[in-house]
Amino acid sequence: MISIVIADDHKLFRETLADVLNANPAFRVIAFCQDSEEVIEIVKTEKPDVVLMDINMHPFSGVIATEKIAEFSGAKIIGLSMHSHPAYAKKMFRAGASGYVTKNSSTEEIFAAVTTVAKGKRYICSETKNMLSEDLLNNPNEKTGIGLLTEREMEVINCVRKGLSSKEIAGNFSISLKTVEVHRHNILKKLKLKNSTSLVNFIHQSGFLFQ
Amino acid sequence: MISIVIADDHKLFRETLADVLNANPAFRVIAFCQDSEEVIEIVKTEKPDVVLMDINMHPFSGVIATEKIAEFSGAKIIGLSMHSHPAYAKKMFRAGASGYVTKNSSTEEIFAAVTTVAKGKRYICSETKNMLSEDLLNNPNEKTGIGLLTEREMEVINCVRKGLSSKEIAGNFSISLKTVEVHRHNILKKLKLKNSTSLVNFIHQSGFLFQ
DNA sequence: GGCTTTCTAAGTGTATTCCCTTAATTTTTG
DNA sequence: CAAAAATTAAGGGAATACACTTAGAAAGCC
Repeated sequence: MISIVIADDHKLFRETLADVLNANPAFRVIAFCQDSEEVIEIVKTEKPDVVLMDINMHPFSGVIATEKIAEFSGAKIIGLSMHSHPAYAKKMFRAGASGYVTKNSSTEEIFAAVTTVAKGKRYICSETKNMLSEDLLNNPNEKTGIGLLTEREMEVINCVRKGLSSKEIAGNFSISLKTVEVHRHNILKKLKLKNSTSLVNFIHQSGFLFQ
Repeated sequence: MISIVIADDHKLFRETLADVLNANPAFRVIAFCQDSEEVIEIVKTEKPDVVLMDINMHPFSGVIATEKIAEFSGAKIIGLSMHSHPAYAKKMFRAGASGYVTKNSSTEEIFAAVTTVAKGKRYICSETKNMLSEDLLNNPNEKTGIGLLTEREMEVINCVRKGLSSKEIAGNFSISLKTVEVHRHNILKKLKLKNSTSLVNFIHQSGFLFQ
């Protein structure tokens, strides 16, 4: 019997997912979490075998929560995301996750992911696998994409989406206005976008909010 | 026995929700739809009693799909959304929906919503009800918010988020550049935002994408 | 019929973004 | 240690966004 904790900010999703998992005698959902602070406490007290971790959570992302849990716990973490892009899976594995499954997967695939990581192996859902091979086939030499963004660039994006001007961002980080302008220019170039509004649109649609 | 169609772009969500609904002998999920074009065809052929309709869908929103279905079918439609803001519920009811439930509701609330609308009554989830009363208590005279946006302003927002410049938007709608600038200025004023990047961030966080 | 809202448009000025080039310093990686 | 990547910074210029004001025409409402 594999004990499971589900962390997702939408009650209906975590409840229905728990019902479906509990219907299978091999699994038992022992707790829910609705935010990223709660999940860390719950893993400490409940010591589950597997954590199903949504990436988009508050107050900090599932990636950060995964990093923190990996420090003190041996629980296997499976990243859950609305998006299939390999860059997100990469970030989750780097943070210490053992599996990655999109919300576009079937219930069977969730079952397979949970049993696989519980055995100590790693798991990637078929949708993300397909995206990986597509990326390789279409853009073998491509030097663009979310995966190429640096830490500083991500911080800048996070300020831009909140409506801060380049001058305000410069003040925030105590760097020159010109430096911020370079960062913004490089971000647009890497993501092949033409201005900041399409950038904010892109990072929301990609589902990868930093912080 | 109430027959139900589920329309949601995330397979895992619609599958788990269907399993939970089917576990209750009063309901039977007869079909799934993964996009807004499909749901219209399915309602035509399957003639369900109730449609659970996600608002965020492609290629057009659940609001548009609701309008189209209401024209030819007597099926009761329940809006499903990640967000509790009353403005979204209002749009759905205006489009012809009979119920509105957030994805933060419990499974019991979905059950109640389905049985209520099947009887010909209307239903609003408790979370949205609370938001309604909070709005009334906090901002009795407030003249801002998404509900105040006009049709044209929403069209402009949709162009802005895609990265179009004011000049390009003017060309799109065959109106003057100056008119577009006025629209953008009025949008920012109504939503109390200071620039277009925070606008794009806001409309994504609010979960109310037009089109 | 008058009132309100919406959509339209123009003027004028300032602030900000975005493009392009060059380059030094630090950090990371092989 | 050498090479590559990341972060920092500057100058100059074109395009765009944003603030604030005024105002006419059309549609809808009491």
